[in-house]
Amino acid sequence: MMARGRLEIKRIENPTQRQSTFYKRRDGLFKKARELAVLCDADLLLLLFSSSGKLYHYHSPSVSNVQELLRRYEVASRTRIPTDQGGEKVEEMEKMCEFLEREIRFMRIGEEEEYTFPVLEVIEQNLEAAIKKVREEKDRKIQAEMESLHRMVKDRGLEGYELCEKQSLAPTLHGDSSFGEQALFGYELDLKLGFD
Amino acid sequence: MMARGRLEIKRIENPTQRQSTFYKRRDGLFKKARELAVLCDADLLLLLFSSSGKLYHYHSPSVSNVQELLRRYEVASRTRIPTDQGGEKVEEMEKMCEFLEREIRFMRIGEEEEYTFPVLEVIEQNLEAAIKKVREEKDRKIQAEMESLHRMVKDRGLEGYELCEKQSLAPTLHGDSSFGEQALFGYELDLKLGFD
DNA sequence: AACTATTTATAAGA
DNA sequence: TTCTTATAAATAGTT
Repeated sequence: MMARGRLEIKRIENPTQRQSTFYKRRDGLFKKARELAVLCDADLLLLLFSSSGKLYHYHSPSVSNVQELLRRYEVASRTRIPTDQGGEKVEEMEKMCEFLEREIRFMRIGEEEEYTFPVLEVIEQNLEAAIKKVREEKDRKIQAEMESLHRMVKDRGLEGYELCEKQSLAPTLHGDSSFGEQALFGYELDLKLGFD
Repeated sequence: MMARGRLEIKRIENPTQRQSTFYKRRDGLFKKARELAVLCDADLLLLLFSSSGKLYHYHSPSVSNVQELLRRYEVASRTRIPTDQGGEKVEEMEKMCEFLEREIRFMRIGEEEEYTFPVLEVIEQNLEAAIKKVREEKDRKIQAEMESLHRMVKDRGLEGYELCEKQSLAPTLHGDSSFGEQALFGYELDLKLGFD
């Protein structure tokens, strides 16, 4: 692709030469990218980090913001990667993720973007669903630890603890509600469980 | 950059020609991108959507996954764009966003990625903070509408409604709690407010 | 940063 | 699409 002698495509070891080549080819690449986007009405994003870590980037003018293009990428690449789940479930997930992304933008830019009341309500609902999922996962972890704890207790012949296990402890662990009468057990759980 | 006649850099209107040019230049761009990455030890990501919406992408082999590079991009681009906020607040926000991103991944892939108990707790806390923010925004909207409603009432000389306004209605609107004695007013509010 | 001898990319045609 | 080829562009080595 060059002149005055062909260049092998392998890392250039001489730093001066590497830097020089980087600038020239970077400019060439960005020019080509821009031309492709314009000529063929394509959307593109180009992120380039030099070996020293400096960022150079370009995205086609038709792309109003990078986030939008990244979302498209995520959706497109996800559909290419065979996602074990059934079609409907994936679609549902995708919708949820879109709302969560909006929510993130909301948090990041504060009140810069206006949301209408119904939209706020949907965001709230989705966040509540997300919290529910996180809490279920917490419960699952607690239950798993309870079971291993139970096995340990059983192995040592201390059957008396069995009663405690029958009550679902997990729900009282969320938020700021006090543990009440299970406080002692909760404390012991804290000590014994190896949440790594 | 061409042959057999110079080409103006503007959208090619002939679809056949545009498609042909797209293929040729796409291949050229990807080749250049690969060469730059190898020669100059650079990391890059190239996302390309054809006008028909098909995705083509490339990232340098040194990039183990795209997510990692996107995070680097977000950090780099955010630090370049002057974020009005003070340093500490931005850092706090960034941490929050990182957790929210993890949360999103959690929802997307289900239980594919394991979270430890403390991480789940932090995620939960951040989601709670997010919900709080959304609810505050809802309240703000409600208050604003209340005020304009109040002005309307005053203009028509119906001062009797003033008492209702003094109670903060907003908190009872969240979640699934019933409106209780304010149900009627809540209903009227619903009818009159133009949440667009 | 510039120059220029060459290699590469590619527009148009088959 | 795919190939061919005349020509425009990119750029390695050099100053």
